[in-house]
Amino acid sequence: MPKKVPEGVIERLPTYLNCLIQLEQEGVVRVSSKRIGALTGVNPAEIRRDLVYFGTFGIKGVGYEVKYLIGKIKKILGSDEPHQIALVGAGNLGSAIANYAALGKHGFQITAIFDVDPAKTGGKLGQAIVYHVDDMAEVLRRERINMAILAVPPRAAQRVADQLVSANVNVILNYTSVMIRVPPSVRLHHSDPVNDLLYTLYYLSGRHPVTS
Amino acid sequence: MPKKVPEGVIERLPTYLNCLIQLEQEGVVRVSSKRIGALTGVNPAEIRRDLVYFGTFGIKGVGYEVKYLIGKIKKILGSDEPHQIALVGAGNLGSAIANYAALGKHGFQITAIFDVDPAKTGGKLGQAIVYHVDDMAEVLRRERINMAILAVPPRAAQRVADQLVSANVNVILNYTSVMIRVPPSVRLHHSDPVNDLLYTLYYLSGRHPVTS
DNA sequence: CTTTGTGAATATTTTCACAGCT
DNA sequence: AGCTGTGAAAATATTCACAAAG
Repeated sequence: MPKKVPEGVIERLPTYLNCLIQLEQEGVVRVSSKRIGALTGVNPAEIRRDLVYFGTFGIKGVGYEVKYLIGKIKKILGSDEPHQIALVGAGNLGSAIANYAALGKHGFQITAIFDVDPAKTGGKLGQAIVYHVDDMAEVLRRERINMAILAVPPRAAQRVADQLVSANVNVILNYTSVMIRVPPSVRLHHSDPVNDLLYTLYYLSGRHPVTS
Repeated sequence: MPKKVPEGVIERLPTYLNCLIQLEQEGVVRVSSKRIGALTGVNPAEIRRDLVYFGTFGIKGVGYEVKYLIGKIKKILGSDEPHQIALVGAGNLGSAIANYAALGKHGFQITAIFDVDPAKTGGKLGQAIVYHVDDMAEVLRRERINMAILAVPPRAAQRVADQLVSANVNVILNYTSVMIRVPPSVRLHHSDPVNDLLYTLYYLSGRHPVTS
């Protein structure tokens, strides 16, 4: 049996993948953990240890074949095969996501888009048809989609999430500003620029523990 | 001598803050670590330990005053006072960010927006004037802005980042799909839906161990 | 020489479990 | 009763340091 893989490892794999893809585009054929470390800010020993959870992909004294390692990491993550995603919300944020080329490069295809505004439905946005939200359950089932990106106004977030869950969606990326509740069986990721800003803010000025 | 605050703690504080603000809006006055834990998925003991790095904010046997704790966390993070931010890129993503109300609620104000497209410059987007990128250095200096959100096409990302750095911006939120390089003195946060998707993907299919 | 893969050591983080306060 | 704050334990994560391989 393989040892248990720490969650931190899985969090870092997409970073390595990104880095490797960029190196590949620059024509780099082989790379050392030292170089990946310099580019990603991760300790080289940690990179090697992370990779070894899944197999021995390197050559001692030489390094890693970039293309080969990309393939391996994609396989580990599951992005070696295509995945269909629904996008809910065709506003500015939704439009940005629908036209986001990097998704396609990793095998993610936005197959259906949903919005409440009748003016937006019927047409296409990026590659996908924009449906009315009322048809969501039916379309999701028909297209066998189980991943969704939520880009609706805050007030609608929880309601839409509930609808997604009851349509058997089990991965939700929440791009709204509000926290939503889903059953434990559903993987939920909340992404918010505010959180990122607040986090970095702390490290800006040497503010230290408060007393009063 | 203040104990060193783990980075994970700082990462979780915005989550608590979000949760508390939502509770406040629902009219909740007092809350226990248990309840925050249920809402955020964080172990209650960990929440208490996190908070105690900065002071004792709770009442034994009772819990935490929601408003009071919100104030304390804001102070810890530095979001008790306003911060000015520049936004580079006035496309769909930029527009979504410019109109993102949650930023304002946390004291972040987008003060200047930049774009290359002359058709977009001159007017306003949200509250802020849209300038041409050529005027970036001058405007940033004049407005004393040192934080920026990058929402430009991938090809322009590194170039714009370099310009931001030389204009003394020391916090950059990278919302492009490419990794950019900045000097170590600059805090850089890369946010990418693809990474979030890849990460969750791993835990989806039965071929991988599941963390509960 | 260079660089991987890894046992061992170190450091950090999370969780338990309970004293003490309300 | 219910809950915080915390010492101690347990669990994880990171780094060192070096044998083995090209």
